[in-house]
Amino acid sequence: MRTYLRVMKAVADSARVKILKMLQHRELCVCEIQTLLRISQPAVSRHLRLLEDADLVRSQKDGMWSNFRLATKEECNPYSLMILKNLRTWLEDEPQVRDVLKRLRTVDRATCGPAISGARRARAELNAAR
Amino acid sequence: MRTYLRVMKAVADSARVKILKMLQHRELCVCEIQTLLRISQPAVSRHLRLLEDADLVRSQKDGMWSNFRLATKEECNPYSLMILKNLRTWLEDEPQVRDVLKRLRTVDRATCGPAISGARRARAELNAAR
DNA sequence: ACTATAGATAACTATATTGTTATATATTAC
DNA sequence: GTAATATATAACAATATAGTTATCTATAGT
Repeated sequence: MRTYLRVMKAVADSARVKILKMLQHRELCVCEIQTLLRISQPAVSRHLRLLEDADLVRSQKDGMWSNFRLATKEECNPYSLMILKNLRTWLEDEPQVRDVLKRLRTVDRATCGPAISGARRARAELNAAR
Repeated sequence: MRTYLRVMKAVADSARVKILKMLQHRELCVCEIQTLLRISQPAVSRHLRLLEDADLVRSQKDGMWSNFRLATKEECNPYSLMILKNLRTWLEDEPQVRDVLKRLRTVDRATCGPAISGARRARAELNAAR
């Protein structure tokens, strides 16, 4: 029951479904997902942890980045397996999903946080000037 | 998305899964479910409303009673259809489910609320005495 | 060593969910 | 009509969830 509920709760959230739909197209790092969902980075991290705890996604560290991908058949539990299988066709016409998938093509980790980077750079320069 | 989330949220709760598992065996009225889950009658009513809103169950009034049953294929949406199909095999070995199903055989609407009935009767008699 | 960046975690706030009790509605039996 | 019963709804309390900001860790580049 615990596993079952973990999976169902994990997929009963629009942000997390969007993440799963995005991962159907390619691996993503946290900052890319953040850019696409327009929510804070800690929020993304928590969503990803819940998805990973439910055996819906897996992550791998690659230097500075954590890359997330859908779990393979072997990595799934019965519940996550069924969900991932069905989500391949479900919600394809959902506007919110389409929007995110469209923007997915324009995002990559190199261009993730230019606004934030700029602000931090400015702050750092200010600090350096004192 | 709204329909999808409604279904997933509906099945992401242990009380509601138990209700669905019970309904695999037979139709039930609210008071029978209340007896089996050992929660308050209003709580049962709300769970049932959420399940019905998600096209997982249907109800029919029969005099004083509301009988609930699983939705038919025709009454389902794509998400509830898949869930009901899978729940036929899922969680069969879950202790909590087994316990409820075992007690299901001993419950019927005639023997639902004897304790409550007694209390109400007593109160009514008191009121009458004044 | 210093700075910038990616990500995780902690602390907190806002909202949603689930349960309760009290009450209203509806049907049945007298 | 009155009483009893089944269910639904309203109002509220407790808990869970999802978001935020602040902070910590780790890696990469200089």
